Amino acid sequence: MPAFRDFLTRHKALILYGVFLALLLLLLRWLELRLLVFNHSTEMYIGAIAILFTALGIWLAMKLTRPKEKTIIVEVEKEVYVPKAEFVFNEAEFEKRGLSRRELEVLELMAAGFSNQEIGARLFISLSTVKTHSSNLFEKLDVKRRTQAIERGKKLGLIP
Amino acid sequence: MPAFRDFLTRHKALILYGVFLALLLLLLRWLELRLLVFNHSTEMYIGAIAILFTALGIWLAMKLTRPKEKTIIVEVEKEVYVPKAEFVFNEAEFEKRGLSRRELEVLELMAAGFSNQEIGARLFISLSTVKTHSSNLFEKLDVKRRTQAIERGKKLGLIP
DNA sequence: TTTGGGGTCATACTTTCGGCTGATTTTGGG
DNA sequence: CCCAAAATCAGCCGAAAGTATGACCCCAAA
Repeated sequence: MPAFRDFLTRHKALILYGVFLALLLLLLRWLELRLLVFNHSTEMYIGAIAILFTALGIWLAMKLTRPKEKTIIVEVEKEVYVPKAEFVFNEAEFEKRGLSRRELEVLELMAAGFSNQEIGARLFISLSTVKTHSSNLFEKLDVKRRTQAIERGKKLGLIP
Repeated sequence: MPAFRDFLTRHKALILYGVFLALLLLLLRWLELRLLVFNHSTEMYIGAIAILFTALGIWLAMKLTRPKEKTIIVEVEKEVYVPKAEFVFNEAEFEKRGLSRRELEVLELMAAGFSNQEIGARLFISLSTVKTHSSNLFEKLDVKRRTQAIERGKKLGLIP
């Protein structure tokens, strides 16, 4: 029973079309028995039927074929300027300045925007130690503050 | 002449339908003169016409109804690598962040390694004012300290 | 064994920075 | 002329950064 109802729902349009056609044929048979139609204009009659069923066909097409939505994806390129990722560590300057590995690490994190406390946490050392390395770093780079150290470090190719 | 051609192209389906109908009517008139059709099965004949024109209607519907088009615009970021030496000021980001000219000036001098006092001297303003601009700058760049501001500023293309 | 380099840590102190509050003046657009 | 935004300035205070001093540890080379 549910299967039959499902069938009805699905093919509603087709069933309606069949019923309509059957009714029309019955009407036609009735008129034929009356002998009214064929005494006048056959072309007009046929033409009316043709147009009527064309309209039916159009209606049927609308029902059967869901108009597919065509999705057009337009990609618009937005240019984003990115500095070249070609950082080449300047080993020569590193040697020349006599920086230690630890000092370079501190400089890198400094440039990344971390506070001394945060640097300590990341390198698993105390704030005291960060300050010591920092102080030594400034001396070797001949600067007075971290912003200068960062600027000098980038210029010398020690940090990206 | 071009307008007529345009008309033909646009209403191609409708014109075809009209021609087809006219031809059918002519055929029917010819058969009527032969008195062949009405001696057999009228219902079969009418039924055939009905189905034929239904098919025509369906075809017409397919032609007349254009499938809806939905346009989606997708912005694709295209990374353009520029040599490091070619700093391109990111005007868009500047506008977006709502920085003021003065704030940008302070950021530039910050990145160059100057202290607030020194920045004040260079811009002919007081230490107080530098601090104010600095504070506003941090807010707009969503950072907590100058090293972060510098880092963010470089990333966003606000400073070289 | 001694020496030098690098790393770690603490403490005390000074300087600079950053947040907050409030006020006034200047500038540019409607 | 009016108004909002930008710029300027001051004062106070705690946080963070920077300086100076000293101590201890480890390791390799002389």
